[in-house]
This record gives sequence, structure tokens and C-alpha cells, in this order.
Amino acid sequence: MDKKTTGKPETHGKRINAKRLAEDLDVSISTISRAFNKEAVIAPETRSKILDYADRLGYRPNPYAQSLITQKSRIVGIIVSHLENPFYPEALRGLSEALRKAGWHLMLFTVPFGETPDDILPLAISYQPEFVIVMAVTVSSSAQEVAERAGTKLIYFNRRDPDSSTFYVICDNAHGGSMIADHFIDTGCRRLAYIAGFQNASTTLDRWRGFRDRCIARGFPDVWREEGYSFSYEAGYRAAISLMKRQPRPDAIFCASDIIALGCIEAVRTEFTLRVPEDVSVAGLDNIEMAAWPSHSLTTYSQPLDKMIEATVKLIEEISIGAESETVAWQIKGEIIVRNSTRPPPGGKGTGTTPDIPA
Amino acid sequence: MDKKTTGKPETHGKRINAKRLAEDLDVSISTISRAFNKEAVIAPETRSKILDYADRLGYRPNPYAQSLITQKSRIVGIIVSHLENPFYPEALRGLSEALRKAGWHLMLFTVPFGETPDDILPLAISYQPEFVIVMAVTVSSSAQEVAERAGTKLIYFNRRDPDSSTFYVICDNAHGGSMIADHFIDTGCRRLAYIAGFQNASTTLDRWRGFRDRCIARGFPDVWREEGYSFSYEAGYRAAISLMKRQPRPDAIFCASDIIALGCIEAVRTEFTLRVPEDVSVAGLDNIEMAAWPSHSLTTYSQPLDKMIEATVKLIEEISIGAESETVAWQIKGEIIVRNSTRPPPGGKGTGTTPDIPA
DNA sequence: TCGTTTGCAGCAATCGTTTGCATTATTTTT
DNA sequence: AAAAATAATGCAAACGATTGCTGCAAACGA
Repeated sequence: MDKKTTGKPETHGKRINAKRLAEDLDVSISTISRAFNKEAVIAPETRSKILDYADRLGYRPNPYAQSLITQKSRIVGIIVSHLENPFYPEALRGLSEALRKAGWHLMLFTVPFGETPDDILPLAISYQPEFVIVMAVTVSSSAQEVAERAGTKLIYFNRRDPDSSTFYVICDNAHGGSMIADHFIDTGCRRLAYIAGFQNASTTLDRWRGFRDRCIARGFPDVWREEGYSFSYEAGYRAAISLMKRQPRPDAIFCASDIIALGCIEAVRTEFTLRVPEDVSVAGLDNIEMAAWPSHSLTTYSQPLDKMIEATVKLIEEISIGAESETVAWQIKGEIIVRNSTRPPPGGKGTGTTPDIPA
Repeated sequence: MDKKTTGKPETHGKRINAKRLAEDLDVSISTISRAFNKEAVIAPETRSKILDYADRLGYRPNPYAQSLITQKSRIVGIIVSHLENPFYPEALRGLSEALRKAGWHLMLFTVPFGETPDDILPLAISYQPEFVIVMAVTVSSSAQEVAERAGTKLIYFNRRDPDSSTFYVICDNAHGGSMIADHFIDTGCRRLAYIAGFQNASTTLDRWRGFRDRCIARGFPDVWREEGYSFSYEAGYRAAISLMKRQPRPDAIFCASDIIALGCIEAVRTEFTLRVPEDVSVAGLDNIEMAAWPSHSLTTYSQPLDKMIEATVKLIEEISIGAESETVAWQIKGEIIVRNSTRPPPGGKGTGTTPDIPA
């Protein structure tokens, strides 16, 4: 690169703003503004003249001034509590990209250990985002009220709150539970168990409900339930230990999330030197990337992340333009992904679906 | 909760702003402003009167107006390219919390597959954050210039750029490489190999340099290097396969990151039915949480994440208050964490450090 | 030719703060 | 008691945009 011999317009020392452009181009500030606004009426040649010059100067309209006058920030806050569960980074990445494409900026708030999303909400609201997505399992019902007072819309991602009318986007967790139940029973498992996550999380409840109801419906009313108290590897590890100590032992365990399932499998193998799936079938729910790794090859029910993200962005866009969206809640079905952590069907041969070995 | 019978001050329908408070309390807008500014001179009783009332009304100074007038946003942008590598969620979480404690807001930008951080930078800059942290391995040297033009300071996290004077915070990767080399050699490994990540990432290079130089220094000049082309499980899996096909086989593999190492171990076990560490020692670098899982029990060199984060925040704070920090770069040593993916020392017994089995 | 429509651009008010300076009230000094 | 110093508050000019309304040409129709 040459040493700055490009015939750049003089900087005057002044900061570049609309006024500066206006003076240089001999138009009014309004016209500058209109050049950047797609909808505004302005002569095409004036617009391009302005945009070209703006480009040369590296000018962009000041977002703070814009937010101030329009009362819109194009900012979405997101509160995430458990980034250590790989599902959340995956969701976060997807949301981030989708929102960016739709012209939104994403402000991130993580929930420190020992605090709740409710503690963080006031902070998240303080920057006056138009929306706050709560991607966390436990939120109190009063959150909605807090947000409302600040003029911020709340959206729950991967959780629902029966007590409030907050928008939410989730996968059909009960359906997931029932699909896993079917799979267990179809493959000959008879002593069925469930490892729960956070006790009062809607995901824990719905997955349990779907699983248990289906088991009962198919004639296996004695479903064990072991508390994990959190959605984590350690939770799965611990819960599996106490579950496997029972007599008789369960021969199929449905875990409230993939990461729990991985901990569960590990405990079964290390602590009891039993085999998965020969001695125990283990299934999760999420379909995180790791589930496909050969070492885990976890049977699971996939969260339809892409669709959930799409729905979230759609929701935001609709509310944003004032269309009081009739759909305030999205519940989307996923699908069962059969891998090698559950026994093959009686007559069938080996793997059910793709083994997902890296190419 | 009662049905809104709390004696709230009337809303007037008007939006609540400093003017509203000023009128209600019969003071000037300036005084309102000063009540919220720690440094400002104001009578203590006036301040508390204002703050109390503001609390009742739920008033908070408008951040956009503040940013507009002060020319400071208290926003830090962060560009992350590989959230699928668990190291980054961990780092992201830490940075998020530390920055929040220091009073900064974090704006997140993920880099979509197929794009580079450079493509995202203009967008990240468009919201005029005071700083942008680039937590990505590959950035062009021109990024610095782009940011500077917008008045934004760039900080590299976990990468350095020899060609530019950008601030950076990294761990002592070369030291990490050399520690692993020592460990391999001390435990009797002789046929040493390295699996690289992104080819031109500083992390790939520095880790390789430290490892190879140490091997050479200790009398093992023939160190193999296999390209992984990325920091991922799949990369490790693939690279391990071609590495293990060589004759003679390596008996120790240092992987440029933990996630590569996990893929590597898996390939060694599944594709060659060899044992780790009996047949091959495998070590990584990062010390992600998963490395401690019993199923992996990965020997690794820890990135001193807490210290790196602390340094980053310190850097930001210093630059922010105008103190032209003399330390423009931080390189922090980590430590080797010996687990069970590498052979035990000749005379020693079993595990070196804690096995990290979940409690 | 003249009145009317149409297309563009400018004026000026507005968003909600911060902050240097002026002003007033209070206390201290002489 | 008057003068001087100090403390607390108010005034008003920014910051950098958006947008309803007005004004002015040029184009149009009769």
C-alpha cells in the first residue's frame, strides 16, 4: 500500500457528520438523511452523489442520534445462562447470524454462576433494546412485567412460561419424549428411566411428561425418574450412578438433554463397566454437534434449531413493525435421530440412521 | 400481587425523561443529570431525593442521548468466529462477565461459515463501539486500519499479529508447546508428532515452534507435522488417520488444540483400535472443560483464561481513560495439566495430576 | 397562457442528555 | 457588618440525526 497519497477529501480536523457532507455537497442535512433512507423521496442522482461521497469519507449515520430521534435501537438483547451446555453456543450462533441478516444488533448478557436471569434483566434493559431474548431455563414470571415497564419486549427461547403471556419459541418437547419412549419400547427395552434437568424448567417437565405418558400408554407405567438438578455432564454422571444402583437396573435411560446423556453414558461405562447400548440404551434430546461424534454416537431427538431461529426472527420482525402477530408462541416438532447409544430394533440390522463419521 | 394499586406517580402519558423529573421535583434538568453522575457536585439530599423519585418512576438516563453527547458508548464489540470450539464459549462467558462488572456492554458478532472476521468488522464498527475484541484466529493486518478510521480500538484475543501494532492478549503458546514436548520426552515417547490447526494462525505457529524447538533441543529433531487446517474435532480425526498410517507410527501426538486432540484420540481408538495412552500419547492445548471428563481425561496445557480476561479488561480500562498503556501486549504463561491421555512417567505411578472425576 | 399537479429539496422542531459558565444562596473571613 | 470565598443550582449550547410541512421549479392539462 502506498503511503496515503490517495486524494482523500480533507478532514478539516472536524468530525464527519451529516452537516459536513451537506456543506461539502451544497445540499441540506435533510437531503443527506434521505439519501440513506430507502423509502425517502429523493432524486436518484442526488442520492448516488451523496452516497459516493459518504463512502469516500467513510461516513455512516450516527446510530445514537438515530436511535434517539426514532426511538428505535435495532438492538436485541440476549440473556444466556448456560453457555457450558453446547446447545446454547449453537443456538447463540444461529440467532446471531439470523438477526444480523435482518439488520439487528445483538447485545449479549451471560448469567454468572449463582445469579438468575432475573438479576441480569434490569441491566439488559438498561440499554433499551427493543427486544430481549431469554435463552435460559429459569426465569420468574415477574420478568415480563419488568421488561414491559421499560418498553422492551421479552421473548423466551427454549422455554415457556404457562403463567405469563410472554412470547416463546420452543421445540415440541413432549413429542420428543414420546418419540424416545416409542423407540425404547420398540427396541425391546422394558425398565425405563428418565434423568431430569433443572427441576422446575419447562423443558424438564415437558420432556418428562411426553416420555412418561407414552410409556404409560404403551403399558409400562413404572417409569423411574432420577433428578439431575441441572443440565450438565456432571448431573448425568451422578444421576446415572444412583439410577444404576437400583435393582433391577433400568435398561433404557432417557436424559433430559444431550449433555446429561453423555455424562450418563460415561458413568455407565466407567463406574459399572456396563456396555451402551447392549446393557443400557441411552438417549438424549437436543442433537448437539457432539452427539454425532463416533465416541458418543448418541441417539437423540433433534431440536429444530433452524426453524426455531427463523420463528424467533419472524416474531421480532412482526412485532417490530407493529403487526400484532397472532402467533405469540411457536412450538416446533423435531425428529428422532437414531444412533448407536440405543439398541437396534429386534429384527433390524445395526445402525438406524447415519453414523455420522467425519468424512 | 395486587392489581396495580401501588401509589405510583401518574405517568401523564408522557415518556419519562429528565425533563419530567425536573418539573416534578422543581429542579433543573442539569441537576437531574448531576444526580446520576458520581463525580458531579450536588447537594447530597438533592441527589437522594432525585434518585429516590427516579427509582419510583423507573427512570434511567437514556443511553443514546448520553452516548451522543459524550461521544462514548461504553460498548465493546466482540467478533467470534468459532463458537463450535468450546474454548470460545468459555472465553466469551468470562469476557462477558468481566466486562459487565466493569460497566461495559457487549455486542456480539459471529462470523458465518465462509466469511472472515474482516468481512464482519465494518458491521461491528458501524455501531461505534469504543473497542472491538477479535476472538478469531484469522484476521488480516488491514483490520487495524479499518478500525482506526472509525475511531475504534482493536484488541486481539488469543492471537497476535506480528505485522501490526494492535493490542493483543494471548497465552504463552510456545511455552505450552515446549512443556508438552518435555512431558512426552520425559515419559519415554520418541516418535513425536504435531497436528496443526489453521495454517497461518499465530496459535498454530507458536505452539508448533515451541514444541519443535524443544524436541530438537532435547535431541529429537525429526518431529512430524500434519496439517489439520482447522481447530476442530473433524480436523483432529482426519489428521490422526494420516498420521497413524505412517511407518513407523508416532508414539506421541501434540495437537494444536484440545478439540483437535479429542478428534485425534477418537480416530486412534476407532480407526486403528489402538490404545491411548498405551500405544500413543495424545496431548492438547486449551484445557477446555471437556478435557477433564473421564471419557477423555486429556493431558493439556491450560490457557490462563482468567488472567487473560483480566488483562483484556485492564487494557480496555486503561486505554479508555486515556492512559496510553505502556503494555500493549500481554503474553501469559499457563501450566501443563497431566491426565490420562499421555503415558505415566517411567518410574511414576499412574496419574500425574487430579483425574477430575465428577464429584 | 394560466392554473394545477408533481417531484425534490430545505426549514426547523425534536429526541434526551452533558457540561462550561453564570448566577444565586450560604458560609467564612476580616 | 461587609467582603470574600464556597457550595449548589440553573441556563443554554451542543451532540447528530429524522421528518412534517412548506416552497419552488418544472411539467402537465385545458
